[in-house]
Amino acid sequence: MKKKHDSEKIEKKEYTIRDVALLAGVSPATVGRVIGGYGSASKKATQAVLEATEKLNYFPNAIAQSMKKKNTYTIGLIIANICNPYFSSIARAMEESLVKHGYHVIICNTDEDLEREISYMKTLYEKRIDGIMIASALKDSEKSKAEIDRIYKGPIPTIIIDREIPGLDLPTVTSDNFGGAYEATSHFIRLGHQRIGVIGTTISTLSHRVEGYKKALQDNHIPFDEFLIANKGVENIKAGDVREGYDTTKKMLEDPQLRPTAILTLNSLLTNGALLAIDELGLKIPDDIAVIGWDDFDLAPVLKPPLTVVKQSTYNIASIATNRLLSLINGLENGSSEEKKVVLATQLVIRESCGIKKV
Amino acid sequence: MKKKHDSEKIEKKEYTIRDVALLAGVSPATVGRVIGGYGSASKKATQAVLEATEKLNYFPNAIAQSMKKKNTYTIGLIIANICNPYFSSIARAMEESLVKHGYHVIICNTDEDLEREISYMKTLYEKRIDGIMIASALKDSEKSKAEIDRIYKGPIPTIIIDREIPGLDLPTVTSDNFGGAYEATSHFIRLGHQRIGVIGTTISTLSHRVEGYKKALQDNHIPFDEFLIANKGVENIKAGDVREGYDTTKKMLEDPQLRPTAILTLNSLLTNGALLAIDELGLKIPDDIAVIGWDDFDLAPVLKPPLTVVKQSTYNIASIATNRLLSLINGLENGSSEEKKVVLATQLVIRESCGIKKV
DNA sequence: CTGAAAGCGCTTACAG
DNA sequence: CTGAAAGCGCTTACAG
Repeated sequence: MKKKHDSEKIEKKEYTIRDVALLAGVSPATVGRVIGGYGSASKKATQAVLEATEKLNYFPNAIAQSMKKKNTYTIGLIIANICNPYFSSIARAMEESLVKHGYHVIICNTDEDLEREISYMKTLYEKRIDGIMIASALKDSEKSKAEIDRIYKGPIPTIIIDREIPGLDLPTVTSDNFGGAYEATSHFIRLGHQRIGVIGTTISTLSHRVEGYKKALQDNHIPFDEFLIANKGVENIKAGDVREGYDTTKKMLEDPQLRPTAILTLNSLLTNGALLAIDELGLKIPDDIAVIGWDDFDLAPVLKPPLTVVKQSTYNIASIATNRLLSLINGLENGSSEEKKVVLATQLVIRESCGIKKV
Repeated sequence: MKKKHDSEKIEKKEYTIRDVALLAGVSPATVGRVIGGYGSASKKATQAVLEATEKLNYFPNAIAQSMKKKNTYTIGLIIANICNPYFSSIARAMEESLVKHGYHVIICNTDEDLEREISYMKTLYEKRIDGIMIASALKDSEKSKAEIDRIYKGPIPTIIIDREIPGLDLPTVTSDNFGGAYEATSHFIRLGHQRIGVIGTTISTLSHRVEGYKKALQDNHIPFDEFLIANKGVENIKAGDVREGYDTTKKMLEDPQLRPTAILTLNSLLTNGALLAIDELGLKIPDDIAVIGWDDFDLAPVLKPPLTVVKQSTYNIASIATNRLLSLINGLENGSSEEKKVVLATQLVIRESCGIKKV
C-alpha cells in the first residue's frame, strides 16, 4: 500500500502552504496571510497566491490550524438517542444554526448510560472540541458533588440541556417539567379521572414530572398510589427501545381492577409503546383509557383519536442553548450570570385522546 | 481575558506531555511511549509516568496526535435531515458501531441542497476527517461526470448510501428502490386499483422508484398518467418539511374526478403530510383512498387503519456501510472491488391501509 | 529501555 | 508589505 517510488509523481501528496508559497514565489507566511485573511498582503502577492492555490487545488489543514489557534470549530452534542424525535429536532436546529457560525456538531448517543456519557466526555475533551451541549444521563444522587464537578466542570464551555444536573452551576436550558406534568394531570382530573397512571423510565427529568403529577393530585385531594408510577425501567430492555413503553403499559393496564382510567406517557418513544400496548389490549381511547403524551409529533393530530400532548419547544431549547454556548465560547457570557438556569414553559395541546367530562 | 501574570499559579494551563515528563523524571518521548502504548518502557518508568499523569489529571491532545498520525478518528455523515426517522435510525446504528472503534461522527444536514452538501464536503475535508458516508442531494445530470469526480472522489474514503450517484464508481449501499416500488404498485394493482398516485419530491432515489412504478403499470397494461406523479417539490417549501407531503397530496386528491384511488408516498415525512391531508379532506382509508408508505415506523401498526409500508432495512444499510468504510480506512477493501454496489431488498409490510380486493 | 531531535502544517510575534 | 524563525503538542526514526 505504501510503495515509495523515487519519482515524486506516483503518490499524489497533500499540498501544504509551503507548496503554494513555492509556486507563488512568496514565503509561507505570506500565503498564510492571504488565505487565512489575517495580516495584510500586496495585491500582487495576493493574486499570485490565489492562482497557486487554485492550480494546486490547495485546501488548508484545519488540524494544523487548530493546533495553533486552540480551537476546533467542533461542538459535541451528548443526548440519549438521536432516534427520539425530541432530540433529533433539537439536534437539527442546533446543527443548522451552528454550521452558519462555522461549527460542526458531533453526535453522541448515550442511551441513558452514564458510563458511556463519561467516556464521551473524556474523548471529546481529548479532541479539544470548543463546546458541549449535554442532556445528561446522570440520575439524582448517583454521584457526589465533587465527582459531578470533576466530570462536567472541565475547561470546555458546557451547556446543560433538557434536564438539570442538581448542584451543578452551569448554564442550563430545560422545559418546565414540573409545570407540564401538573397541567396534564390537572387536565385529567378536571375531566373526572381519579386513577391516573404515569408511564416513565429511569431518566432524571422524570422526578420533576412526577413531582408535578403528585402536586396536582394533592391539590385535588386524590390519594397517591405507587402502583400508578412506572419509573423503574424494564429488565433486559434499554431506555430508548419502544418495547419499554409497551411492556410497562401492558403491565399497568392488564388487570381491569387495578388499571388507571388515564395515563401520561413521558416521552414519544414511551408514547409509541403505550399506544401499541393499548391497541393490543383492545382498549379504546379515550373511553377505556385516556392518554396524554409528552412531546408533540407530526402524526399526533392524525391518530384516531388525535392525541393530546404536553409540547416542549425544541426549537426554543435549541436556539437558546446554541446562542448561550456561542456566547460562552466567545467569552461574552459571564460564567457567574444570575440567569443561569433558563426554564421554558410547556404547552398542553388538547386534542381528543382524553374524551370529555364524565358526569 | 488574557492577563499574564509572572507567577504561574493563576492560569491553570493545560498540561502537556512535557509537564508529565518533568514530574515523572523521564523524557517526553518516554511519556509518549507509555501513554500512547507504542514502543516500550521499563516498569519503573511506566509507573512514574502513570503516577504523574494521574496527579496532573493529564489528557492527551488528540489534535496534536492527528497532526502526526494523519488521522482524526472522525467520520462525516452527510444526510438530508436527521429528523427523518429513516436517517436518524441509520445515524444511530452507525454512531453506535463506529464509537466502538474509537470514531466520532459529525452530522451534516443538507435538506437536499447541493450547495450545502458541497460546502460540507469542503469543510469536512479541511478537517481531515477519516471517512465520509453520504446520501447525496445530487440530482440526475445536475453536474458533469468530471465535476462529480472532483467533488466526491477526493482523498477521503467515501461510501455512498441510500442513493446511487450515477457514473460514480465508489462503494455504494442502497435499497432496491425499483423493486420496492414495483412490488408496492403491483400490490395496489392486484387489489383492483388502476389510478395509482405517487407522492414524491425532488430527491434522486425517486427516479428509480418511479421507474419501478411505471414498470408495474406497464406489465399490467395500465396507461401511465403524468398527473399522478408528484415529483416537482412545492414552491416555498423545502424538502423535509411535513407541509410538502401535505400540499402535494391535497393537490392530487382535491378533485374527485381526477384523483387516484391509491397513493404511494415516498418517505415518512411525505407519508405524515399525506395522512394529514387525507384526514383533512375527510377521506377514509382504505375505502376512499388506499395508502402505502415508504419506510416503516413505530406507529404504523397503531394507525387506524394500520399502514402498509415498503420497509427499508436501516440497520443493514448502516452496518454494511460502516463495515465497508472501516475496511476502506484501514486499507482492507480493494478500491476496485467487483461488489462495489450493494443493493438491499426492501420488504412490503402488508397491514390494512390498502383494503381488500375490489370485485 | 531511553533521550535528543526533527517534523506534522499551520500562525504569529519580530524584524526589516 | 514581507520573510525567517519559533512554536502549538505530539510521534517517530535514530543513536546510544
